[in-house]
Amino acid sequence: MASEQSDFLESLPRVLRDAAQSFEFDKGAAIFRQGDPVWAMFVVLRGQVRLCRFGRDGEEIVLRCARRGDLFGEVALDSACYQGNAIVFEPTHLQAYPVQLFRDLLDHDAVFARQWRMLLSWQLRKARARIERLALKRAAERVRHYLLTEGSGPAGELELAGSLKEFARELGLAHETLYRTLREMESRSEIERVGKLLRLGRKTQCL
Amino acid sequence: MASEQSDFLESLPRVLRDAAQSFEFDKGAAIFRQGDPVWAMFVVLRGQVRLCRFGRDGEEIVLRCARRGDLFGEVALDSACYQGNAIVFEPTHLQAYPVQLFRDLLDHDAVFARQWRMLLSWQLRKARARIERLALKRAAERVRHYLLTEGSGPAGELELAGSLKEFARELGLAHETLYRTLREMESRSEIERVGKLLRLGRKTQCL
DNA sequence: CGTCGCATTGATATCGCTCAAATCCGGTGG
DNA sequence: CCACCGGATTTGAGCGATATCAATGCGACG
Repeated sequence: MASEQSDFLESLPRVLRDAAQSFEFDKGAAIFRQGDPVWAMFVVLRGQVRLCRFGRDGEEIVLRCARRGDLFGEVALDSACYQGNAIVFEPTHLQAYPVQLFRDLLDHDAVFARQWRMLLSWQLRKARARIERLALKRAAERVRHYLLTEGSGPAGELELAGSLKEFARELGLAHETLYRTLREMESRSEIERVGKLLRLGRKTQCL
Repeated sequence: MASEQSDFLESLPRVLRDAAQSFEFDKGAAIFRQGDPVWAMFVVLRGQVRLCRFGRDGEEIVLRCARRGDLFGEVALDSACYQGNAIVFEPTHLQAYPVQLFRDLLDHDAVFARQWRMLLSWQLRKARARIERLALKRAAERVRHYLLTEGSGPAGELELAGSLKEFARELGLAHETLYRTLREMESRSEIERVGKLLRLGRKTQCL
């Protein structure tokens, strides 16, 4: 997916690769739940996993959506228990890396430790960008912000990874609102849409 | 402030403490701006610094508010440039730690590196909790979530650090809305207010 | 072919934002 | 000591953007 993350995963030490266990999960399965003891970090090879919490009324609050190439469970590295739920959203193949091995490596392998650090910084930046986005009040502003921060190139080009419904959740909007907003933005030439490709129009302004 | 952070700051290696420079800033000063080359990490000794970005219309989007005991600039450790603006909100005394020294230490001091890692994880968890909060639609839900995640004890007790106006910004609400919401929650016995102290009422439910 | 989930559109309700104004409070200077 | 000022706090009124509910079409898949 993103460069920092794939760089990290491609250069995993051999000892970690060798210790990885492979798993298959069906839709709806819980890889871990809030409060479960931490035993592994995971990398998605195929499928989709939602890191989420559940509100009082049982509504799902998606904190993150891990797809092919994504690592998850990383915030729990130095914790005893997982802080959220990992729910399989479509049939998923993933690899589990024992957490103890991770901890040992981090204490003894300086290069690996450095890469891990950069990964965390990168995720922190992404999380803060999302906070910044959710603080915007208008739906169109959120879309524009997303394209500018997550899109590639000066025109903020972006190939949507999933459905518009998922995109709406990422933006903190009702999916109906996103449909309407995209339509209006397109009619105002603020964006262009070609299938799953989104791009900013001529008005590519700062921030 | 929070335990993980103060733990970290109290156990800073001597070589870092010795290299720290002290600064005083007046309200409105920019400690660094988006795009400035990274030269230091900062710790607030007194005052308040807002980590923010500016929207198209010049409106301030507060990403974080650093007060006494808080570290900031940390996400830029492995970057060439700062990612946002650090604006002094009230007269501030702070200490600057040269970034190169930080980087050297992280590569050679395993204990320090471990503490740094835990600090980043902790901040990542906090950032994601805030995302979760901003994804809630109702103002009262955001307040409740804040008390449950940031407050202490099972009753979610919380001493507000700043003004209600600042609290409103943290929650992504207009301050008027927050005033009204708090009043209604109090009248419904969902919370109790004693000056700057907030506490959940009897209905202390999960999440 | 039937079902399921996504995409889309319409109608309506609602919550939070905006604008406006009054009060309070702490600090500051005369 | 008092007048004044800026900022926080509060409350009111009205509006508007988004959520919600509802219905339909469409494509994938078994």
